[in-house]
Amino acid sequence: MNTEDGLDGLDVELRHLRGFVAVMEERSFTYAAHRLRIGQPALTRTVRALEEAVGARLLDRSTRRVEPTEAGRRLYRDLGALLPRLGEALRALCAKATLRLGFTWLLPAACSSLVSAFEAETGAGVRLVRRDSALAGLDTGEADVAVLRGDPADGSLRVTTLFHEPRVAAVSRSAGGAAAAVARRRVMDWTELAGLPLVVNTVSGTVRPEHWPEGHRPSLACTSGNFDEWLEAVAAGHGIGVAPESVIHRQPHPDVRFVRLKNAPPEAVRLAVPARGAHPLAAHFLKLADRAGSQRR
Amino acid sequence: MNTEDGLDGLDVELRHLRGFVAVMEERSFTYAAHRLRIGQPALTRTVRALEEAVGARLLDRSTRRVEPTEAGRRLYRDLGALLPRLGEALRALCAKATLRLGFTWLLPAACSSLVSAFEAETGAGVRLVRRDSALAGLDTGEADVAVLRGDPADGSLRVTTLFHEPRVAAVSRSAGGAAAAVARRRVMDWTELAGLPLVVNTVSGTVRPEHWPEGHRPSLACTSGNFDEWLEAVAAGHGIGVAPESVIHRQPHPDVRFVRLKNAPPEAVRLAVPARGAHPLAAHFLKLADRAGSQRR
DNA sequence: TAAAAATACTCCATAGGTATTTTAT
DNA sequence: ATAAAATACCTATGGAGTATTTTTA
Repeated sequence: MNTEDGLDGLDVELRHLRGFVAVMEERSFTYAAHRLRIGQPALTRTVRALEEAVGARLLDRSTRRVEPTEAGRRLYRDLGALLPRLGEALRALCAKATLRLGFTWLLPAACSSLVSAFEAETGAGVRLVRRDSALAGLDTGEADVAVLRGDPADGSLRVTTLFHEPRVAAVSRSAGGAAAAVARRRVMDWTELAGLPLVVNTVSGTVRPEHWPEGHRPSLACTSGNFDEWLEAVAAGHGIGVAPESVIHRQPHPDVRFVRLKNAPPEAVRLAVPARGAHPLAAHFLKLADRAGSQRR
Repeated sequence: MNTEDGLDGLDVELRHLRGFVAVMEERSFTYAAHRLRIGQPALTRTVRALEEAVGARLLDRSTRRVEPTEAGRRLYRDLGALLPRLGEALRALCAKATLRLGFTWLLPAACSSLVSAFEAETGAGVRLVRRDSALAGLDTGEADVAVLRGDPADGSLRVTTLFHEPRVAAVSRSAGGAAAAVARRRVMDWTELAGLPLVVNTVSGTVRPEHWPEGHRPSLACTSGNFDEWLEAVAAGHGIGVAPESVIHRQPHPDVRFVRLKNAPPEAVRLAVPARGAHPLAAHFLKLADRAGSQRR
């Protein structure tokens, strides 16, 4: 068990080395400080701290010129080989850093700008993964962050709410029976769905008969396991669907009409990350989302 | 002009890397923290900060086991090659770090313990250099710190006082004339030297006729350029000398008697370093001396 | 005298400590 | 049930900023 890495007692940090290197290359504390985006006094102190830690003068300086001592030249030479390699090792990790953003359907439009802002800020990449499961792959480890609709009701998640979205009903244009009447409406009330046949997406859907008050519920027409099945079931006239309104523009279907729903409880759209063991960039992503969200308000 | 060392945007410091390496090797945050002499929570945060900076999870951890991810293994492998070399480069400087302690004569006994304490604390070496000049080689760059007696009166020095030492008169046992009377005394008053012939060390000495009040001064018998000349001049009976009392034990001479001097102004013994461009360890040396000094009181 | 490094001070960010909670076996 | 990692909260060190002084070519 290697218990020594050779730099134990030394109060040296990369900031010291980077400061020293900058002065060596600029031959000036003022310019080097500028390059490092710190003040000249701070850099003076940093270099002095390095010299004290190392016990040797590295730079001979007057107000007119800065010149390396022999020790300074040696150190610079050594660092010239080491720091770039250290940078490579770290950047290699950054480069392949990828955050997988899970979703089930209807990835909100706001996400694209969020994703590009995140990529710009961190240099990491974002991969969008659709998984037809309640947690959009978060639980299986296929996603690091997930866009979830409705209430996850899973304690092992850290969640932030993006926004709430109104709901619409979806009906087949060629529907028969009670549904046929719905297909002719432009707007209807949430309560009017009572007794009508409902197509339920049991995996990634957010609406079930239980969401209506006892005795005034739609009936369960049929179930589906993902968004596409759900849409086709509605189109085929197996029943009425309920979905967030963005479906109108994102997933139009020639056989399906959408009807605005008044008084429908809005659907929450949330970002979730595992409460534990999350991807290191996940927290960053949530924070960014929160900032963007609060700016809107 | 190399303006990139490859680790610019990264908020990574050696403390992060050292923390990560420790956990990799101990396979435990608790033990690794112990090894680093910090608390476990601090280490947890340090590793997480590294993961966030780098954008990748490095260690998969549960309460029972800590295991590196693929990225963690790669980073550890890379660091295994780099950190030791970095340590070497820095230690190479420390190893040859040497502080030159200048003195003119009668290096105080307290200095030996000070020197060894300093060497133990810093790992640097101390070389003692005697130079027969007023600043004991400080001015010529032959010494980094100097033990000075009396008042340097040189504004370009940073000075700390070690202690004050009583003075004694030195007389040849075979002196003739007025001096012969002195040679028989065990103690005499500072003022009694008025009119007597004085041997003056003009380079590193601290006593001259001017130190007595006008009209009550010793006469200038002869001058010398260093301690040994001064002592031999006294031994030869060329005149009376005045010196700090430690000369009695440190430099006895068969032909010289020492006579205690009452009411003599004590001689200051000081450490001095150049006010500017001092050796990086010099400040440390002075601080140590001050601490040792204040403990005595 | 002008340009640059070195001080003096002030402030705040953050590394680290202690106490506690959570979690996995 | 237990041991270990994670969180919460607090404190204090020291890194950095602004203003000023000192120095040398």
